[in-house]
Amino acid sequence: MSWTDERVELLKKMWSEGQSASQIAKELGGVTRNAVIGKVHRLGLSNRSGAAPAPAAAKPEPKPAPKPEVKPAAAEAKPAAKPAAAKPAPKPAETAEEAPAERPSNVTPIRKAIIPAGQPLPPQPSANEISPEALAKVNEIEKKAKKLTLLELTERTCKWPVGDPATEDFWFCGLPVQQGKPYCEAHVGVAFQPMSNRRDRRR
DNA sequence: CCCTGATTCGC
DNA sequence: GCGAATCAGG
Repeated sequence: MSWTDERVELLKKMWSEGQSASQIAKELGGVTRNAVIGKVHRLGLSNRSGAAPAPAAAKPEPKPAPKPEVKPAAAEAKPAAKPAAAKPAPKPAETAEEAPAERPSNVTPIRKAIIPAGQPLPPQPSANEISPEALAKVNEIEKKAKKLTLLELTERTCKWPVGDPATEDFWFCGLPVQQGKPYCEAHVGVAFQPMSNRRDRRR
């Protein structure tokens, strides 16, 4: 495939619309996102200022942030300045990587209204203190949840259970998971709590 | 380990 | 000019 006028135009259009390089490549066909990006640069429109920065409906990575773009023009202002130091420091402390144990699939449906013993319910924030912010987020996204069944879960679907396993009203969130984690962003927010103020832990 | 764009460099 | 490989970031 080559960059015909038509293809270039479509590229320009989609790029200015804020479509990602991979999306454009998919649409064009016969090219990779690398090819698209390369072309974009050669066309000199890497700075998405074609026209309308119309935020596409499904644009996961809005990038409206201004881009100062320091040019190497007057870079000799500070002769003795430190050149690099780009790595301030990673996060002070990675929060505890402890997920609520995944619930086995063999949930035995007892009578409804009876909670199966030994089956930790979906981490209900009842007693625990979770940021109301995160909770609101969860309530919000649970409306959009895919409501998957156990069998529909994949490595990339949020495995957060919703509802009572003993009833029909039970499903898994199913939204795209956050990288690594077993849950979507919202559920990660309530799942990975830095361990509440449990004072001592003798053993 | 899914994605994003940016850059390099042999072709 | 092209784009795979690679880099840097979320």
